[in-house]
Amino acid sequence: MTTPQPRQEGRWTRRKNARPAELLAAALDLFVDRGFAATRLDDVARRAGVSKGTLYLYFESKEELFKAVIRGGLVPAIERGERMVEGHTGSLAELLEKIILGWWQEVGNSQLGGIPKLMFAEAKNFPELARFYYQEVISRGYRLLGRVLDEGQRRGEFALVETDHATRIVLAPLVFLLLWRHSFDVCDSRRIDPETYLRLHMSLILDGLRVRTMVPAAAHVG
Amino acid sequence: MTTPQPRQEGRWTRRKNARPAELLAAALDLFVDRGFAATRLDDVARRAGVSKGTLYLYFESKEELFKAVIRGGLVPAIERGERMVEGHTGSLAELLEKIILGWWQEVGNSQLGGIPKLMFAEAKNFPELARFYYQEVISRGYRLLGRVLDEGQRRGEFALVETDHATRIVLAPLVFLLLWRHSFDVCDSRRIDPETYLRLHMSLILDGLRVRTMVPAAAHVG
Amino acid sequence: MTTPQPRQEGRWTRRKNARPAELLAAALDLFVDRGFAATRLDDVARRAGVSKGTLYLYFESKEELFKAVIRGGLVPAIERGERMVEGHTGSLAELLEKIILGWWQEVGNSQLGGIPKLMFAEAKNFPELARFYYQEVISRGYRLLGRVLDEGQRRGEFALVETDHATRIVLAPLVFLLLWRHSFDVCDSRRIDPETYLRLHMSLILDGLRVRTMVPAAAHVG
Amino acid sequence: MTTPQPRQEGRWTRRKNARPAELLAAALDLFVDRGFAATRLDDVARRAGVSKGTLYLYFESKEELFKAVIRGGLVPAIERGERMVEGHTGSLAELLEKIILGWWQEVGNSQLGGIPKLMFAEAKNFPELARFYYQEVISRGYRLLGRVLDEGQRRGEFALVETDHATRIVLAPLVFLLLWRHSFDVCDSRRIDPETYLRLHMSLILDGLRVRTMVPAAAHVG
DNA sequence: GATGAATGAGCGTTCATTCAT
DNA sequence: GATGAATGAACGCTCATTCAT
Repeated sequence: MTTPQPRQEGRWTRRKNARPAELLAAALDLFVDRGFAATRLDDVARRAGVSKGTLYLYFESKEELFKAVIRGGLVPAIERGERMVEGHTGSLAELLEKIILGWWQEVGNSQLGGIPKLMFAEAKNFPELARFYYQEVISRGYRLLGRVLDEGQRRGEFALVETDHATRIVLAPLVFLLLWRHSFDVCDSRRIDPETYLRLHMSLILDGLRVRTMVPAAAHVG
Repeated sequence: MTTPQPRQEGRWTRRKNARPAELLAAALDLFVDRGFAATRLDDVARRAGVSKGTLYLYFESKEELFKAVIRGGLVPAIERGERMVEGHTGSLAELLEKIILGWWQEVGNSQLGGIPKLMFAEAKNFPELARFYYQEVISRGYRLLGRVLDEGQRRGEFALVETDHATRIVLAPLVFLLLWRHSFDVCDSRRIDPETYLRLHMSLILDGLRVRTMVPAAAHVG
Repeated sequence: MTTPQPRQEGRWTRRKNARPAELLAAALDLFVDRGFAATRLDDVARRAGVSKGTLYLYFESKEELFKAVIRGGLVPAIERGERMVEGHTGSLAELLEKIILGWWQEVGNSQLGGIPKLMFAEAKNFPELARFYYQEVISRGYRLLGRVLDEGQRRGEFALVETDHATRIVLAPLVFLLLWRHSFDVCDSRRIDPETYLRLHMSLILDGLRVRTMVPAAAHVG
Repeated sequence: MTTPQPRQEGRWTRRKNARPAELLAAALDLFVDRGFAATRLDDVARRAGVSKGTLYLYFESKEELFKAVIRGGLVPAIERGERMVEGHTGSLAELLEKIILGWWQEVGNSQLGGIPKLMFAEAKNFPELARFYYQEVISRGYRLLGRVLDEGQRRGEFALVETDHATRIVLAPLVFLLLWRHSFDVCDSRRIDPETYLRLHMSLILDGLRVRTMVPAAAHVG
């Protein structure tokens, strides 16, 4: 205390600034792994290498910590998707594929993939948080996808569909895959292979969307 | 009350016989509203108008209560689906439609529709419950759907697809709809209309599945 | 109710009179096996083949049931011992042996052997019950044994000892054996063989009591 | 308080260091008074002047708290006995006396004396506790005593006896004395005087054990 | 700023006791 | 007399939150 500690002080300062990020990373890990209620702040603190009391220096409560975790999670990924759409040249089917597979690589297959499950699980208990997540992530994702579908219809590449519902149907199997992998996957004897699953989904959905010159073998919609 | 009750059908007896159903109804309400972990047995009891101890006359534990809710709610729905498949005559596309819309009427649009979200949310923290649900509901549901797809392929009505993945893709938008309605639906300015959504899903998926005699207008990504 | 039931009524009456004894037998079994607190009245009732409520027709409370069990258990055995002492002719050492081995046969090795452990365990929590047991069983047992020792000393067969303490020392290994068999016996790799144990006890105690004409090899009490 | 405390030895730190001992003391009091099952952790906490939750900062469970009481109380006494045996020079009869009287001073006559009764009472319902106590206390105590008897026989000071049973007979009156003092002693009009009782026990048992050059006056049951 | 000991409300579960039938 | 459904107080244990240091 009386002697100068040049090295320690340097490290200390760095730690001090890095603290919130470290806490959020630890919290993300545990929230994703166990859910909100089952995550103990003791464990979050231990994983971040601080004491439990320290958490309260940075976050007012467990709920606020949770909110902070969510806020920092998915928005950047959405933004990359938006840039991908804006810069695209080529068929819309190609773009749809790029988006879906890219989303899988960046979000689905990473730590972030646990967040959507978390949000579905807790949305009802944290309405304010749900609203935030809906505005910052969900609605932007749908808007992004909607633009692709709209443009495809405008160009005549896709059949005419009700865009709002179609985007949800396109996304549903992706969301479902995420939820599955963070819930029942361990119980499942016939594990889903994500690559195969996603390719099949794209194949089916593009068949459904694509404009055809000939009617299929059996007419469905009279 | 107006009809005579010849054999000890007093008020007390009627209560006794009605109890389990009352308890299950109260439990379903609260489980769906708050999730498994967050539901207090005290609240379940109070909602059913009994004391907490009474719950334990009928159910061994909270988990058993939950299982009973599943057994009384979703399992019968699955069984009706199985009978529907066995007794069906006609095209498989028709059957698929009947199953999907019937499921929506019976499960999705009722109180029971909250269960799947709950299960996704809690599966990791209650593995015994997840195993139970997987065996009694999920795997049976997929087997049921798989039989329809297999038969469709055998008859040449459907294109050849990998059944295990296809069933999941068929179901994903249904499950997604449920999850949505029990989570972000309240945030959504562009509310999903279930009927429209389901019709679109079926239309797209059947287009994807149906065997075609001519190639579509655009080749599937060179 | 309107028709006469001669056979059933006969059985009923017999049952009715036998009830208290059946309940006490069931309670003894369970109290001895599990102790007072750990015995559930549900189990007592089930073992006796009646409903839980019926217990309360015969006994005011769990404590009263417990007292009734004790009252019926050991007093007759004490009385047999008293008659044995009164009718005895022969050496006092012989009598002491007869009493000890007889007690082992009748009490220690039977169901009743569990009662002393029970009483030691619960005496402090049920002072009134302890007083009852002390007066009806313990003090009579000691008086009985004291008479034997006194007579032995009077006749010059036994060394002069302080009778009150000696009786306790004579009985201690018997009581200890009982307690042991109802507690740690299952943990013990070197099981006590009751016969050997009791013979050794008698041998040692009789050696200690018996009047000697010669001093032992090493003097103990200067 | 009067002496300076150079390094963070504030009141709080002193409390922190003293806590476990305070908790163990409170637990010992209540366990001895009421038994294991009947002791409420709430009461233990209140007696130690802390909240219930605090107990769990120091002890994992009620059983662990109990084990800690044993470890801190009886195990050290056993260890002192073992050192006494190892360091002893002189006759074995002397050693036996020292052990018995020392045990009475340290264990029997203190708060710790209530533990054995408690263990006999609860052994069957808490097998894990019984196993622990048997291994840490009972078997070590018997081994200690067995060594004394064996050595006495080897040296020719004691008669040849079956050691396992003899140790139990030697200890039985000591254990009995403890049980008595914590159960029926309050009912007893002829209170046992521990000193007299123990001296008589030792006298009798040493007479029984000691090798004699002459046969006693009366043959052991003709 | 950081700590971690301490709290206390609350949970799932049990069971002696009651009482309408 | 007999039943067994119902009660409710209590227990062991947990954990988000606080605060003296």
